[in-house]
Amino acid sequence: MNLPTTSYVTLGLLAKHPGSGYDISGFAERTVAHFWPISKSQLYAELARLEDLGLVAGTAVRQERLPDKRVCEATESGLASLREWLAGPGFERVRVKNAALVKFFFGRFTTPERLGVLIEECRAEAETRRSGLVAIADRLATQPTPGRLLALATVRYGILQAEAALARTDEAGALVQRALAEEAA
Amino acid sequence: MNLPTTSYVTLGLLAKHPGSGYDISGFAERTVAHFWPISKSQLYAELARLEDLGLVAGTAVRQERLPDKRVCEATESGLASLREWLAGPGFERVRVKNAALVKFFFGRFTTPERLGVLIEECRAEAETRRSGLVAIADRLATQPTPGRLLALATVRYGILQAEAALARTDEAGALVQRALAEEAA
DNA sequence: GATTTCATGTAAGACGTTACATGATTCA
DNA sequence: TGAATCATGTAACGTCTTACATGAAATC
Repeated sequence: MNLPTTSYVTLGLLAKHPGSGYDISGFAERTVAHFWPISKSQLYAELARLEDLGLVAGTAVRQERLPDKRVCEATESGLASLREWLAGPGFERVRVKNAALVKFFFGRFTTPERLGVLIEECRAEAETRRSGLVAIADRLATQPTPGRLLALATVRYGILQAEAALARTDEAGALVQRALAEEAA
Repeated sequence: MNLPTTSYVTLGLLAKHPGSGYDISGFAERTVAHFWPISKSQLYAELARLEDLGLVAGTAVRQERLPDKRVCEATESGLASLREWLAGPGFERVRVKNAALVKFFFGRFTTPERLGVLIEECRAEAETRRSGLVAIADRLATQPTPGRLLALATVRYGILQAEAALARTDEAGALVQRALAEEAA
């Protein structure tokens, strides 16, 4: 059985916390979204597929004031698949889409002023990202839940990436100046 | 006119080098693939769409020994769209899919040994990525083509990211040890 | 009292990937 | 001389996003 990574992420989330699609979606947003974003709709699609495959068991739950919901949990078979995938060799290579770098790359088709603004925007974005992750790290540090240190590891990774991006914007600022001087000459 | 970023990448590539889908695809692979990968088929689809919109002009070219091809270039209108997009405010936020971090995050469902191997694999991958980018940077440094310094800026960005990832694997190794000790206790 | 948010989800379509096709050329 | 690569692309399918729907609760 060969499933996309998103399926295993879904199984993993369920292994930590059974719940409705809405629950899991929120949980995903607060945890794995930084390195594996999953939209709400996609999550519902995954849950349906995994249930068809017998890797997830869902039960309809009636509610009074709130819409009825379907609560899901990973089956034994689902947990086995997850473990197998985790133990499997290698991993899909990182996929990145970074529009800011695209704008840089094609920078000579715009003005120096715009590139300057872009650099400022990048810096601000990286700073926001960094401080958000630091806040999460602080929260994690005080909550002794199982697997907390591994979660912390992924957050630390994000922080280092943000800091690299931050350092990079400064370097880029200088480089843009040099580029402009060179093109002018 | 509101196009996906991939369309503007295609326009930008054409603005630098007119050519067949095959040409552009190769060019993309050697340049923007690190921060905005585009598959060959997607490129053909983009070219078709942009031509429908009048942003790209394609002309069929007969060839003797090689398959006939369609050579494309950006129209005036296409260049204007590109410039407008470049000058536009803000930028799409970075999208990342990192399966290795997923495996870390759900690490407590596998064995310490596997996590150790995973860290080693990550380290190797980051090192490969880094040295590949350094090679590109060296090549760029010797070729004084227009826009070279901006291209170099994007490569430097990738190098810093790879180095952050590299530094991170070591930190992660130690953290995994701590996690194991804690779980055992 | 009107607007936003919560708590559930669905539907449609855009985006992106993998596999296939083909004849010439180069490599082993 | 058989296999890989080049140089073109196409077809089919899977992933993912954006927009929509709905009634209750909270907020302003």
